[in-house]
Parts: sequence; structure tokens; C-alpha cells
Amino acid sequence: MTIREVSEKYDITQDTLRYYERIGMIPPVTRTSGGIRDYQQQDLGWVELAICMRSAGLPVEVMIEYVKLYQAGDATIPARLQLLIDQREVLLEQRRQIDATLDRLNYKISKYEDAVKTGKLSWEK
Amino acid sequence: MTIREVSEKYDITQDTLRYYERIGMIPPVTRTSGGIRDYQQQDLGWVELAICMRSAGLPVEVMIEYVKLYQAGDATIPARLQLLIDQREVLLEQRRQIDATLDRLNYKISKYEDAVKTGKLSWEK
DNA sequence: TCTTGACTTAGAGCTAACTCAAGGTATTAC
DNA sequence: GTAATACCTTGAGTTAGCTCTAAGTCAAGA
Repeated sequence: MTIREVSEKYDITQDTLRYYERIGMIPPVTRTSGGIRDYQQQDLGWVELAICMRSAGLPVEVMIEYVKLYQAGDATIPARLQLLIDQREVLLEQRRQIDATLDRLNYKISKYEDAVKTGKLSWEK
Repeated sequence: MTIREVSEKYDITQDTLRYYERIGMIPPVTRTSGGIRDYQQQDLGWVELAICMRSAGLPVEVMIEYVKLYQAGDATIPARLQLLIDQREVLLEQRRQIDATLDRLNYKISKYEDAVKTGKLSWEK
């Protein structure tokens, strides 16, 4: 699969795909004899994982670390497990923050809806 | 309340508090005759709201827009309502992304836990 | 009054995560 | 073979969101 096809499949720019590879956020992608990227199933798996992590807001640094551990072999399995557990905790905390903000937004939205309906404010910020 | 007290109360730097005010993410804070910030209850409400939005990952630009609308008076109430509804949608989408990533993490974590227990991989990335 | 420490502004500097540009190579269509 | 297009690398540029620095002002204690 060419970089163009991958970029269309995952709706991500070719620049970003090359960037992810360059900084080690995904392992080196399979190349043709001419040096052109030819993404295999395994490469796509890494791309998908990277996009998933980033879309949740996890820093690229974490994925770089994970890839390094992966490339270092099976001895790093406990370290990889710990990294994943740590990031899960980060995401759970982030979700708590989002929920707290959603509560606040919902409260304000209901107040504003009242204000719009009745044409006046009940007290608001 | 002095800027030091506010920064300690919300665990945020004084620089950031001044920055938020400077860019219009919160309205101008009450000052003493000497020009020193003296946060009132209302100022604290804005600080709290700003911190809440930022901690959920909403861009400062959105809060700036909201404050501008607020300062423009009651005629902007429908626009403010719409802004809040839009941001709620952004947060709900962000939460979906986090949940998707949590699912992926949990799957990988369970695989790694098996690998650590049994001392071998069942197939993993 | 003098000193000390907390406060002020304006503007420069920093980091993360892209994003773009320049100059070159590979592949495909004719 | 050549032209057009898609790819390549390296390195510089951009944006958001702080964070720090410099140079100065205000307020409280000796």
C-alpha cells in the first residue's frame, strides 16, 4: 500500500505519516527496492495504533518509548505492560476531567436555554 | 485575594493567571488602587471556568470567544448557548476517542498480562 | 526612609506536534 | 527516451499554550 493510499485510508497527511516514522513513533516501514514506502499489514497496524493514541491525546513521546521497548525484544514486556497501564491511568483521569467539564457545560446550557425561552437571565456568567 | 493565593488555591502558576487575563480568556480582574490584582468572587468564578475548560482540552480561543460574547451583553445569549452546545459536542467526541483508545489499551494490557504470567507471548505488538 | 519581597508589564523564549519547502529520485504514460 | 507525476530526505517554519526575563512599582516591616 502506498503512502497516498494509507493517508487516504486513515485521513492523515503523508507528511504526518513520514513524520511519525522519522521520529520513531512507528517502526521503519517496509520499502520497495527503489526506496518507496510499501505499507504491509503490520505497518498498517502500527499506523493505526499511533493514530489511535494521538487522537486520545497521548503524547508522541509515549509511543516512541513503546516502539523502542518493542524493538528491544521480549525482555521489555514487563516495561511495556507498565507503560500501557500508566497511560490507561492518564486517559481515565482525562476522561474524569472531560466529564466534569461536561457537567459544567450542561448546567450552563440549561440556564441559557431557560434564558432564551423566557427572554431573561436567571443569573449567569 | 492576591494572585499568589489564587495560584495556590487552583494549583496554577501566577504567569498563567496573568496570561489568561492578558489574552482575554477571563475578563479583567479587579485591581487595588495601586494596580495590584485583587481577585473577587466573580473573578474566581471566571478563573475556575477557564481552568475547567482547559483541563478538558478545549482551546483557549473558545474561552476568549465566550468572554467576548459575554462582554457584548445579553444580545449574545443565543450565540453563547450555541458555542456551549458546540463545545459539548467536541467533548463528547473526545470522550469517544478516549474510550476507543481505552478499549485498545485494555486489550493489549490483558495480552501482556498473560505473556508475563505464562512467560510467553500469545501474539502481540 | 530604606530595604525586602511580592507585585506589575512587555516582550522574548520554549516545547510539542505538526507542516511546508527545496532539491532530488522513482515510476508510469506516451 | 522523455515528460509528468509521485515519491524521497533534510531542514526550516508554524501554531498553541504557556514560561521566563528584564526592568520597574507597590506595600509592609525595621
